[in-house]
Amino acid sequence: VATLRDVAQRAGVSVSVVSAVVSPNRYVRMSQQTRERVLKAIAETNYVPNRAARTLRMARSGVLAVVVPKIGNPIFEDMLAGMQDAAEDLGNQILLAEANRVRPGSDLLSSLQGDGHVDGFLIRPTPTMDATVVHELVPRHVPTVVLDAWEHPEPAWINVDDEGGMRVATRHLIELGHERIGFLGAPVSRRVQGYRTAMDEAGLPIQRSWVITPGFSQDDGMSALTRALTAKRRVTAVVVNNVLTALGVLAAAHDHGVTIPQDLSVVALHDIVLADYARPALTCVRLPMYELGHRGVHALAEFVAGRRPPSGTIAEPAPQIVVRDSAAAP
Amino acid sequence: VATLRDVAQRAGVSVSVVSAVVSPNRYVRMSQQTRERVLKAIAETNYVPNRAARTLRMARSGVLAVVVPKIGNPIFEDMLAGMQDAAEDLGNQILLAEANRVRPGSDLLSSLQGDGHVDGFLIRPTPTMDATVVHELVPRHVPTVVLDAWEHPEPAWINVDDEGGMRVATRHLIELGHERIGFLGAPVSRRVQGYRTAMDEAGLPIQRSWVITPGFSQDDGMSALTRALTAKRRVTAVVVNNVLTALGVLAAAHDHGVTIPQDLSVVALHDIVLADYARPALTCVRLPMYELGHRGVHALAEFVAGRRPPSGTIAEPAPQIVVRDSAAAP
DNA sequence: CTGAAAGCGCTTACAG
DNA sequence: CTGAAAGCGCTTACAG
Repeated sequence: VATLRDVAQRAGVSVSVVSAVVSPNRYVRMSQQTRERVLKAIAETNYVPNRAARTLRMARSGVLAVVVPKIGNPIFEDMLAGMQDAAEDLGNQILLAEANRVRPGSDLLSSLQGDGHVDGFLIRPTPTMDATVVHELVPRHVPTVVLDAWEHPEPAWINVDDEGGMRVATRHLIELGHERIGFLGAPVSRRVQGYRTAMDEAGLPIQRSWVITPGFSQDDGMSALTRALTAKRRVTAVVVNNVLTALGVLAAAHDHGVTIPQDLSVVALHDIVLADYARPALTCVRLPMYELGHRGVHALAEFVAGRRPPSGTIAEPAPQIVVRDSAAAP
Repeated sequence: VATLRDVAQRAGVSVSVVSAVVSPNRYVRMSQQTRERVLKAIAETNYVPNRAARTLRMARSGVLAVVVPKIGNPIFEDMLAGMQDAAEDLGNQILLAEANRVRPGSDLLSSLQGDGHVDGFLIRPTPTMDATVVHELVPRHVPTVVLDAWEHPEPAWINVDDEGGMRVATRHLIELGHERIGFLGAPVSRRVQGYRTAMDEAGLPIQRSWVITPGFSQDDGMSALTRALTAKRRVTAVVVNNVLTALGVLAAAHDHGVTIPQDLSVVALHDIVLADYARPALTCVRLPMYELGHRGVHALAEFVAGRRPPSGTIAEPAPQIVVRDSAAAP
């Protein structure tokens, strides 16, 4: 493979000139003629800068580690797309890892951050992970941005407005005429809060038994539904924390002879393609996940560059209801 | 950060000794005492080898690029897990990329393979991609292994037995008593062949109109179903190329008042969690996708090491029917 | 404006 | 068994 030296020789210039030509963020004055000669030599030799050498010299790799709970989770699809697009714009690359492979003390974690292979971490935590991995990273001054986390005494964080999302979901049901509305899903406090706020605003009381909190998986949706339907004051609608749980709810409803939306209206948080293929198709609240990923990468890049990125919740676009068939008037 | 030199000084030995201790695949004789001193110094200094330096020196990065059509596609979930596990065993790392971001001439592709950032490529092609990207890689002698490809004049390939899978799917329906069985989905030749073989073996004729080939997405499943049900000699069952298409079929059936499995039995290729949450739950054929990913990484590692990995179709475990509720006796 | 040289942190013959 | 030294391919002061 061709090296800088080869190109320089061929172009009849010194390596510094070639380096200046191929380094994106370096402005060096040189004659137009010289630059063209170099460009020509680069094309002829098929030269590509050796990244390892550059990384070694500059102590920066251009690789950003992204840690998510589960790579295949459709909820992250848009977020990952936003990250990829942003990384591409910035000339960075994304190294994708699953949280369960990034345990404290794991090879991946220590090797990644210890050896300069990645410049920083973009972490979408899981409940089991933020307390461990994130807190291991922070004191070591590894640039880290936490996404959509439940708590954030962290260096930098960017959130999606899931409180607002739940509020929108609940309000949609209220506008449809529902009064006994339940909350189904993991009790992420911001999300429960959004539900409560919407109920309060409408002057609707909440029964204790209406807040049903199984977990995040689809299995949980199944068993949770039974409880919702046998509560003292039976709910006529539920907002579901997570669209995957909602898929489980649909299956459970089918198995128990509960017809949606006639017997029970359902609105889920997060909009994914699959919601459209469920029957009934799921009414969802769309959160700006693409923007979350996009802004996350930009924030991390700021951090890596030595600046202090602003933390915050994404206001634009606001959570938006996507009306399909799983919610109707009571 | 501590360097090899720091550790050597602290342990009172030369850098070569420390290097020998931290290099996994190098056996050097040294006194037990020396080794322990080095280990102690490593622990005290929190030393981690600098990967960029090692990569530069050894001209090998330990990073394997994996290219898939869509990262979020649940069909690849097991495959990616197999890759991660294998990579972890081998001390390699996976750089995951989507096919549509690895266009010919793209930064990603050329930079990845030109600059030694990755040691090789593991590609699960899409119909639009194998003809371009793969053929760009091969002549450049970049170690490349192609997974589950439809055609493979490639350097090394590993397939899953999808022909056998479709045969198993079709046979299941035949054993249930079906005689008019259709094929629904993209006309991947090996898969159509599996269907034909099973029908032939049972002495069942195939009508031309029974082989319905829309495409890979769920949308296509929708429109395809209509055709299947209005064919001259109406089918009583279909094998579906792809479980995602089958999800579309389920939705379409629901919308058209077709009851599954009473009016139409469905068996899909590939088993994913979602199949269990559909209603009716989808009967599927499970293919060894985990093994595909696992063997793929091992083959690529062989290639990188200068050996010639054997190509072939994975025989163990064989495609296996996972019986759920979408297929019944006619 | 251009060139010669140091040095990033490793691995690996090679000499002792 | 252990140490001194070259060199992987870059970037970047520094001198001309």
